[in-house]
Amino acid sequence: MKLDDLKVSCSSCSLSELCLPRGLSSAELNELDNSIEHKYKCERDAHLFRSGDPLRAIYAVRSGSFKATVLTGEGAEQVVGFYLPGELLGLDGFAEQQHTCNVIALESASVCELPYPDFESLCGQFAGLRKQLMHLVGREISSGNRMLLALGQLNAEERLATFLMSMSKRFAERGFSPTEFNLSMPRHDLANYLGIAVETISRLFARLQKNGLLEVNRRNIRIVDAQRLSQLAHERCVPVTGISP
Amino acid sequence: MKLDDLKVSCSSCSLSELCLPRGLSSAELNELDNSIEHKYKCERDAHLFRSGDPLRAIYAVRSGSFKATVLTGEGAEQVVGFYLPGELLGLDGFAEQQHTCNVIALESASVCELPYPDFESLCGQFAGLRKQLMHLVGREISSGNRMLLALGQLNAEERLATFLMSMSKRFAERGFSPTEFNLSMPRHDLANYLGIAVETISRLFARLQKNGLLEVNRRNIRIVDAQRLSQLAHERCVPVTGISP
DNA sequence: CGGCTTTTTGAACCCCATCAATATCCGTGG
DNA sequence: CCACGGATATTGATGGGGTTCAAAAAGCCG
Repeated sequence: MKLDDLKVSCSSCSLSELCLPRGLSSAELNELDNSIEHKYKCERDAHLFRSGDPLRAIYAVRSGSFKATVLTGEGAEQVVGFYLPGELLGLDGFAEQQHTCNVIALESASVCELPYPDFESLCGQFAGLRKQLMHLVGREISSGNRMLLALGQLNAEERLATFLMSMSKRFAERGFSPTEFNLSMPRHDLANYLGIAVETISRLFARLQKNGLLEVNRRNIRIVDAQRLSQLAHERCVPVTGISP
Repeated sequence: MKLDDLKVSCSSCSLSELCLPRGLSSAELNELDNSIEHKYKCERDAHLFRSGDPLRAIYAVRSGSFKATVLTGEGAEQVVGFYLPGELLGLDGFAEQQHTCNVIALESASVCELPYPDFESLCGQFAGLRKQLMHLVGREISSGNRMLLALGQLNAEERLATFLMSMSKRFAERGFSPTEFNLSMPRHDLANYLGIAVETISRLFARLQKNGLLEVNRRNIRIVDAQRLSQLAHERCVPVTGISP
């Protein structure tokens, strides 16, 4: 669904410090604003794009959340990422000018659309935009590598802890509580993403709750003992506390 | 070791169709050549860069091969990729201007070095270079996603088959035989990359050989039955044109 | 309510890791 | 050249973490 009436403005967007506009001059920002003409809204389970679709635009999540999946030849699905407001969708399409994964809304969500030709030309003009693009591209690559590390080196419990700490951090970056949040994905997608069976996820949540690290109520998560959770996740640094100075 | 005497020239490089120079005009190629002043040589087991190092340059593999690894807090190593001639190293560093993985030579190898500031400025000047960079960046992201798919959905045998088919294709792109090649990595690194124990890798090679799919002699691999290997790897059949059911 | 999806809980099994030992390769120097 | 020693690879035996199968419980919503 196209919502032309809902004009988007990067200059006044609360996500600009996470998204493409970060660090842009006001001149650059204006040009970017001129190119982002559309805002798309997706209902739950709707595809933003599919593997094989031509790369027509890149998208920034504005509200809601998405999952990205790839399929085996037999149609088995693998979730390869979750995307929150301010994060970019479609970078995988740079390889062959067509998407290689499916992006699906986990809940009602909306995105800002930046047509690829505009994007390409803006990147030629503005060093600041290039820099921020490279920043976000590097994050995509690095986070993929961290996921490979988790799948290869961590057991099921450690993977779940790592995931929760990472979500906590991402929620905090967006101004939400790092200690209590609602996951937007069903157990099924979470399990698939972490390479664990749904039943195991349930058992792990139960165990972490019994041991006093979490309080879990369906998709609502409250981190009770961030320190121990962080240890489980094999992190070195002190976890977020949720207490503001 | 810096080898200033060995002047590199993209214009005359046999890898140019795989590497950054692909699709560049001769003017662009000249500028690129001017920036790539150094060629580094790495002996086996030498680090090209380490996680945490500042992003000083990006590198293109010229000869030999590399592995990229990330480490857990405890120092456990996860191999996240192997790199062949013509492939780019260092893209992960775009995120925070410093590398997030370790890159280590698997054998005597050499790379072309493109200092990051030069790279940045060339990207501003030349649309062709930007396009090819985006192409290679997209490949990095897509190949990471394919790896997640393999780790999440395939069993040990299928993962190994997938890996071998992928290597076969990459060797073919570089003008080598797709059916017989030498792996440059020890079983240890291969096993780690695929998330499988070394012993299992050995047993799988033995089984694939017994079943007539492969001939294996240590690191030398001969693909005897590419069709069945490809089926094991769950690869989609080549799209058939002009046939409607 | 009633039919659906989502989540939880229980029990048995299996793929693959782990431990242990042997075999083979390769570089080095006598 | 060949013997030696460490790295690399193969092979065998055993066990466990997590999957799979089965079913009930809990939420959601018309």
